[in-house]
Order: sequence, then C-alpha cells, then structure tokens
Amino acid sequence: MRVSETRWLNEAEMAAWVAYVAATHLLERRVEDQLKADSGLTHAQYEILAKLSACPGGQLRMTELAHRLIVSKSGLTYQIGQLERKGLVARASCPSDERGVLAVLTEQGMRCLRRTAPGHVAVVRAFLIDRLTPEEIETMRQIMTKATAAMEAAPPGPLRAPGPDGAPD
Amino acid sequence: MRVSETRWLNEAEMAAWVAYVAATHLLERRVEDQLKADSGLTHAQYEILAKLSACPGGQLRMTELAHRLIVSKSGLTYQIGQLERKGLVARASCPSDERGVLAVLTEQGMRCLRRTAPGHVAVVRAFLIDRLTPEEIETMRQIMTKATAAMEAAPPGPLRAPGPDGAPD
DNA sequence: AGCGGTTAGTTCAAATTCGAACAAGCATAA
DNA sequence: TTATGCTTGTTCGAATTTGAACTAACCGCT
Repeated sequence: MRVSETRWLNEAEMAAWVAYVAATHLLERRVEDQLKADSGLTHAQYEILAKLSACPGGQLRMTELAHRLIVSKSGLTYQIGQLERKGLVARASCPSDERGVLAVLTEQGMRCLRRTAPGHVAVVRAFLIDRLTPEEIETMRQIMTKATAAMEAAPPGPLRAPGPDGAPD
Repeated sequence: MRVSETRWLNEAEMAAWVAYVAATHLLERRVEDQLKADSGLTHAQYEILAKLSACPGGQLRMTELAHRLIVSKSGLTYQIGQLERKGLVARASCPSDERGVLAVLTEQGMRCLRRTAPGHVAVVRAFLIDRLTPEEIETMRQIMTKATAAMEAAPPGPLRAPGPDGAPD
C-alpha cells in the first residue's frame, strides 16, 4: 500500500492553527514578563508552586510532578533547586521509598504564590479569558481537554493509525 | 481608590486554562519530537522556513521575521545561523537599506520544507484538528485571533485598564 | 554637509531545557 | 536469599533563548 496522500489543512483549519501558534507565543511572553516583573518567578517556577499548592500537604514526588508539569525530570531537578535556593520549596525524603524525593511547598512558598497569583490571573484574564464568551470558554475547555487526552493516551514515537486500520504492513 | 479585589477564575475558566496549558506543553513536545525525528529541524526552525515560504521571494528582513515569529532578534540571529549552516536559508543584503539583512529560503530549504511538512501536518491533525468539529475549529480560530489581537494591540509592561476607566489615580 | 536621535543586526553572558549516563534503591521470580 | 531488571533522581554536556551592549546605518533638521 502506498503512503497516503497528505491531507493539508484547509483554510479554516490553517487559520485556527496559525492563530493558535501566535497566541501561545504571545501569551507565554506576557505571562513570563508579568511574573518576572511582579515576583521574580519564571512561568515554569510559578507552575511548580501552583501544582504543589493543589496537592494534599503541598508535596509531590519529583517524577510525578515532572509528569504533571510536562517537563523533563532533569528540568524539574534544576528548577526545584532554584526554588529551594529561594526558600519557596524544600526537598524531603519520601517515607515509602528510599529513592524518592518529595518537593514540598514551604510556608514562604505559599505566601509567594498567594502574593503572585492575582497578577498572574489578571494577565490570563486580560488577554484571554475576559475576551471570550462563556460559550467560547466552554468550547476551549473541550478542545484542549480532547487534545490533552489524545496526547496522554498516545504512546510516544511515530504516529500510529488511530481508527480501525486496514491491513497490517 | 483601593486595589480592586482579585477576580479569580471560576471553575469553567480554570478548567479551560489548565487544559490549555497542558495541551500546549504536550503539543509542543509532540511537534518537536516529530520534526526532530523526521527532519532534524526544531520547531523554531520549521516555523522560520514556513514563514519564509509564505513570503514573496521567500525572503524577509530579520526584524520583521523575528516579529512575525514572536522571537527575539538575537534568537533569530542564532537560528538563521543554524539554518544557514544547513544550507536551508541564506543571508542577503537588503537593497533598500544598507543595515538590513534578508533571510532567504534556498532551493534546498524549500525542498526540506516540502519534505517535512506532511509529517508535521499529520501531528497537528492527529492530536488537535482531527479531534475537533468544524464548529470547534471555527471557535478556536476566533478565540486565538481575539487573544492575538489583544496582545498585539496592548503595549508591553504592566496592564492598563482597557475599558472606559473610572477616575485617574 | 553635519548633528542627534532612531533602527538593524550581531555579539556576549546568563539562564533554562533536554536527553544520555549514572548511582542507588525497589521488586519480582527462581 | 539473590540475580536481574526496572524506577528514581541527579549530573553532565549540548543546544537554545533572552536582554543588554555595541556598531553601523538611516532620517529629519538645521
């Protein structure tokens, strides 16, 4: 069987994708700038604090945290080091697994997060949320949830035929 | 006047935002992996080739290209250097402005792009576009276009009151 | 023509990210 | 128990990105 013909994006699809790419870059920059200016945190660091704050005890294993943040383990090691240096996160050994390391949100980290969150939310609102109708917000949630699910389900590596595929090669 | 109370994100807004953040990270990784595997290009490099190919003559001034890609000038200088090294882009002096540098897509760059694009589009389809209804795609285009416009319009720096604001401070 | 204030692009150092390699701790089955 | 293989987190080097500083060139005015 020959390689399938490329299904290019039609005009609407291309417009959506191009706008998406532009928006993500711009938004990332705005968020980064705001956080840097108001709290000296990077977006990556803010996301770590936010994720931790949403966990019971404000703590999580390194690998699990890396997975949830969609960051490499080594990348997380680096950023936890930075946050530890600032006193916003502490490392603790995991009781159930000698190898394990718990990243723990400190009291100071919690305060930093509370102080920083309003400005962060304001940016997200100003450039995205407040521009949208409730219906658009709901649709965006659906879109992003579907995409996320698809990618979390799919194994890494080259794409596999998703539907009921034809003859095996 | 006191600082306005923080308008936190409600459940729907938060869900949309969280899903957006997760999806963008996952998608960026998928795109990056596919490009790296199939063509040795990074996403940044692919975007350069794609932007250039959409320009008359396949060429654009450095600053303008950096602006369209939403990348710093120095970042672009670096990547154009990489692409030049690969023979996919060439630098040419700008006729109208002695200071100017044109990034020009080479024949080889064009071939590389044509060879790479199908796999790239396949990923975008597999994890995003093909998961959506035409209505969702249209909504996504609207959302991202609005957000992009808002950010391109707003000056950098701290947020300013957008609507008809009350008393000046 | 020549001055003062922009703009274009590059260079540089610092920060961040990733993957591969590694050491140490678990876990399973014989 | 113990051999074998997986999992955890860190370290290391390479690649990338950014902003600040810098040089060269443009532009409007006098």
